[in-house]
Amino acid sequence: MVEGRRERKKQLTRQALVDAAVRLFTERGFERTTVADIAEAADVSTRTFFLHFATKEDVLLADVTERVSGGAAAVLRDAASPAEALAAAADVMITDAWRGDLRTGAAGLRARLVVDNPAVRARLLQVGFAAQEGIAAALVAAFPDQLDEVDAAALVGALMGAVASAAVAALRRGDPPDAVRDAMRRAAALALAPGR
Amino acid sequence: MVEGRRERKKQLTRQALVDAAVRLFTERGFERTTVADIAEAADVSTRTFFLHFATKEDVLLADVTERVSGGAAAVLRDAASPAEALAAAADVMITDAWRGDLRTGAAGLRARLVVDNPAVRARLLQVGFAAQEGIAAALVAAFPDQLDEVDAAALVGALMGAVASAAVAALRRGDPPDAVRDAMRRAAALALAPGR
DNA sequence: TGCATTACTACATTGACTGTAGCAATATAG
DNA sequence: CTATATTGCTACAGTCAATGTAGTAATGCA
Repeated sequence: MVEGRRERKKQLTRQALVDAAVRLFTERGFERTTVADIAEAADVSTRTFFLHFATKEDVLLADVTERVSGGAAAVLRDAASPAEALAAAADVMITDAWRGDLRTGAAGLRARLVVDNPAVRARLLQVGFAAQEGIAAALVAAFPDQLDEVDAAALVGALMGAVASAAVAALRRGDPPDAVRDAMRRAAALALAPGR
Repeated sequence: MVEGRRERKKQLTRQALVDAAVRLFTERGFERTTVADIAEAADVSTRTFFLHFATKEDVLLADVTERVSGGAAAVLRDAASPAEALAAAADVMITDAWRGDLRTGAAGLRARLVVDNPAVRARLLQVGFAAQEGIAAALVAAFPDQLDEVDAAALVGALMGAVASAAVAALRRGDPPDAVRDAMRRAAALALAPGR
């Protein structure tokens, strides 16, 4: 919190928007809540919403992006091999996936919406893919003599694809959070060193 | 072509929309072309566009979906093991990915847009994920005693994620079609039985 | 010939998102 | 402390994708 008053107020507005969105999405559902509703509930103009979030979906997903790509990139820096780097990155991502927003209840809401709202799922896939590209680039930078861009993309894509699909499948089945996390870990292991 | 006149005219309208879309997207770009423009060029009402395609992006992607999921599901029926089934499915998908629409030039346009238009890429990810879920379900149905839903999802997700990521990476690098297809095949092999 | 279906149309509406110009609080330099 | 630059926010107007509805006319079918 070394920032000035201006930045502090900005974060306050942002948080008010997230809180309002989580509350309204929970009460009425995602589709039946308009961005204007959220802005109104947060007592800011509709335009302000889009100064903080690029899309309606991002109010739920923005922090995920930051943590996932940030954490994964950090891990890549001190790994001995591509395989080790990816395993570590997977671990960080899976562990982080649930942290944060437990306070606001955003994590559960997000999980629910990703499973049964196409727009939210689509946006998550989109930001997930972007994160993949970043991780793949970092991987190439870290091991330039062992991987080219396409191989790195394939490796990261396999890992993320397996984890994401397993997570959605487990959630769709109604697994509790712990079981979902286990499923994600198993999927990561399977993608990195398949048993069959 | 056993269909009646009504169905034939319908397909004519659909094709006119696709042709107009491909032409306009090529001339002006995706964003600078409105659905109204496409409908106007195809000489139908704007509403008619959405009776044929759910979204603006789908005018480019609709047939991909049909062929990919249809072809893959067919392969799953007569395979001896999950691994074999997935390998065959990957082969069908990769081979099919380029067929069709060579006439209209839609394939090249699509590849270009998937790489550098976020909306098109997002929509392709979305329909790809839906196709994955269908394939995973078929896999579980075919080998119910060897896989549960989550394992199947992880396997299919790893395969599709690797192939998709490698394809985009190769396209982004500027690889010619043949090289892209090779990259996809290599990614599939790597996802199914990684060398490292 | 009558009836049902359906592809298409015109029209109205919603809602996400963008561009622009201005205001007022905050930061910064002299 | 004052002048100036920055910037978070607002109001307002506009674009455009997407949906709902009711009607028409061609087609399919009895």
